[in-house]
Amino acid sequence: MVKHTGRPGYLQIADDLRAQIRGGALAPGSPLPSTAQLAEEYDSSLSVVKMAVGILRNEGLVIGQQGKGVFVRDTSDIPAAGDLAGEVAELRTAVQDLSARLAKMEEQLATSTARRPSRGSR
Amino acid sequence: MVKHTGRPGYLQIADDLRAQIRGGALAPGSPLPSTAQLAEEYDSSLSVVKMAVGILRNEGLVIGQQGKGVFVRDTSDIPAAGDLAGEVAELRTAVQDLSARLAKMEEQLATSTARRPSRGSR
DNA sequence: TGAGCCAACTAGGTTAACCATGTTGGCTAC
DNA sequence: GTAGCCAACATGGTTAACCTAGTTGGCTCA
Repeated sequence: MVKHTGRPGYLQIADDLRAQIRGGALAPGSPLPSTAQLAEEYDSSLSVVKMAVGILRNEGLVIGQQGKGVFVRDTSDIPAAGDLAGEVAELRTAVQDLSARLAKMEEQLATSTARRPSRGSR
Repeated sequence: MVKHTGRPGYLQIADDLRAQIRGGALAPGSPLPSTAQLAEEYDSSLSVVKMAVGILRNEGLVIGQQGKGVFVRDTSDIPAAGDLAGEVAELRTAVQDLSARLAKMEEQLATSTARRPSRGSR
């Protein structure tokens, strides 16, 4: 399936999956085929598929959930390409959320470690 | 060199190189150490270094020239949008990483402080 | 001296294998 | 029937090895 063009296989697979996502063939929330299935489908190796999925993951198009699968991110969550303002806004809310959760955890940790000191292993 | 944080090594190396570039330690146009040197420097494997460099290449921060080396892209070559996009991408991966780690810790705290029903949910 | 060859080094792509970790569903024992 | 165990399967990270292809510098030979 892959090849002819000289473009690396992992980029071709990433392109194809990206097109399927943007085209709606892979609906938001739906899972991608497993890496093993994709490897067979594209007649490639697991490593190449993992690299391709890693690209999409890095782009924020999909979200990998260990043990479950890789799922197409909700389109409403996907900032339009080039919409940097949207991405920044999204990141800002994400950071605020993280800050709140972290503060909450720190408080819990402070009270729990007072009673039950934890080990220092890293 | 790498490790301690739970953050994958290839991301740590990418972060470090990115910081060196943004900080000016690696001047525009100057070459990065070879992958073999980086692997030794970070006490990691060639594959991990190649993945890290691939990330920076994907972000447009560096340009790999086969047979010659990997060079820091001239900042003037990077359009403002591209620069911002790179930073946004960087922030997004950082936020996703933080979110995942925080969620993991929250779950651990929930099970350790409350009861531990553990295995029931599916 | 100059042309050509060649070894060494570089990035990049691919494959295979291994391990860690998480989820799921089925099986078993109580 | 339910709780617990466990195998199967999932993603994710790492390593090693092999290959292709481009660059460079030194060496040899005419």
